[in-house]
Amino acid sequence: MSCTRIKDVLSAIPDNQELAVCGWVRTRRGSKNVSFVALNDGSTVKTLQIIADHQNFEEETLKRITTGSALQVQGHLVASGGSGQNVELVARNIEILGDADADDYPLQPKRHSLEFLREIAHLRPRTNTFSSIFRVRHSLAFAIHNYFNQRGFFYLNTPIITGSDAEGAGEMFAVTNFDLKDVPKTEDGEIDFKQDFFSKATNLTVSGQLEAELGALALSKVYTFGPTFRAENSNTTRHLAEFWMVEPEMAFADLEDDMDLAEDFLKYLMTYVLEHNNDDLEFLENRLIEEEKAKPQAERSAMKLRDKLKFIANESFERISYTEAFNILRNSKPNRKKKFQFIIDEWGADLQSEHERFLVEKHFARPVIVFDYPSAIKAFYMRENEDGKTVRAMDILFPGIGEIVGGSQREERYDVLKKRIKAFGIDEQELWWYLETRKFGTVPHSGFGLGFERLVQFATGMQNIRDVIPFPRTPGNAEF
RNA sequence: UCCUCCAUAGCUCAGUUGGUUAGAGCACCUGACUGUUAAUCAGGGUGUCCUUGGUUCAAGUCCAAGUGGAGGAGCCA
Repeated sequence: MSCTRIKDVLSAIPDNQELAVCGWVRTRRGSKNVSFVALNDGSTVKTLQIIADHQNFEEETLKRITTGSALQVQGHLVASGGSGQNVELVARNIEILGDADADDYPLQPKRHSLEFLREIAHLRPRTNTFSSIFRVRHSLAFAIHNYFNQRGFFYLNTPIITGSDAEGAGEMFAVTNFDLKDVPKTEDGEIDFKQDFFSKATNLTVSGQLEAELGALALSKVYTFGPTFRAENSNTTRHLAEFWMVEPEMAFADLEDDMDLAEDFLKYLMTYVLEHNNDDLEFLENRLIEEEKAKPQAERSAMKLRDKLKFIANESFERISYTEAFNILRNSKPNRKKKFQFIIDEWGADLQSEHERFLVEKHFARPVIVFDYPSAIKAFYMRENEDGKTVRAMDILFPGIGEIVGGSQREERYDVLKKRIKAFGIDEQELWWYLETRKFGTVPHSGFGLGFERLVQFATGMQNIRDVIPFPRTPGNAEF
């Protein structure tokens, strides 16, 4: 079955040439003499118009061309006789590959709510909105590999099943092949993990970072790009139980290098989708404009989607220390007027969503990198500063999304790291391998984690993270 | 996990201070018409008003619990 991609057909010069296309019917218009079929194969958001002269086709065939049905159409490509498209395919032969009963097929040529489409996640890729999102998602994934490959980073696959409980990034999903109705117990009644598949308790990974560090301390520059799991009972527009994370790690690099990399990386990704997915972004942009028409003026976005992406690509990010951010927030109007739910008062408190939003959306009106956080609110592996109270951590805050990147310079000094592990109450036996990299040829190194779905959210303008991954996993939901 | 809001036709939604037979657009069916653009025009209503219990002469409407969904918070990417 050889079909020309509709994306290629639409950009071809019409010369009455014979060709075949395959796809799914979006709509059929017309009646007695001629039918107009809008066919889409997912290669582009646009549809190809098929002309079916009723003289040439059985009524039975025409009746089966319904919204959602799958066709192979052979015909010749001509300049369109109507306005609205440049080319159209005059059908010579139409084969119905798969019927879609009009009474049962849930997708209509009309606007559906995103909530409804979430309930039919097996069919939603057939909508313009979701096919656009998934094409943009693909482009971003491809661009990530491209970016790192061009800069000498090696793609490292870190384990999805992990035996260490020390990553400290949240609740984990247990991995076991025990018969859950009859779990082996030790003499004192505890679960006997010695009898489990890996002879120890294992979980799904919450981060590939610690292993990525091992890779960087041999290959100099590596990155991971894989699924990550959190068993948190989070019900928000920006959390998933299963999500994808990108984690570059560089040896011989300090926090400055880390921030430079992250900023350059994000700019590259925005530029890449602007260049490669213009049709999809245009569609999503118009979709957002339509959606926002229902909102009051004050709640509408200041910038159109593509302008927002261009802004990220072209404007430098603001870089401020936690202490500077703290001072700005403490002296800010909403803080003095007690408009914040959490009043900024004492140095050392973690920044809340409302504070991050104030910095990014109101005060600087651009992405903000906050660095040198109080050590008490950050992870054990982050490098301690000379002041003894802050660590070399950095978060990149994006408008509408919040934290899109979290990174740090890693603590490379064996004694300091050991002290911090102890202070965090972690069993150092569990991290013996991690500690050994600091014992043998340790070097300064840095890295960060980028939430892939949050990136896709930003690039597509989608507000709910469940709409930028094909099959979302959230508390109480693992259908499809 | 906490707070708030929502649940009416296949979909999107309206339904007044509780009051007779439950409403619209789209989809669908029938017909007309047409190089149409989510085609148009005429006709056709397809329903466990989320579930259970309660208040009342009377509940889609009020109350309680449950279920499902959404938004915000926390956790974080």
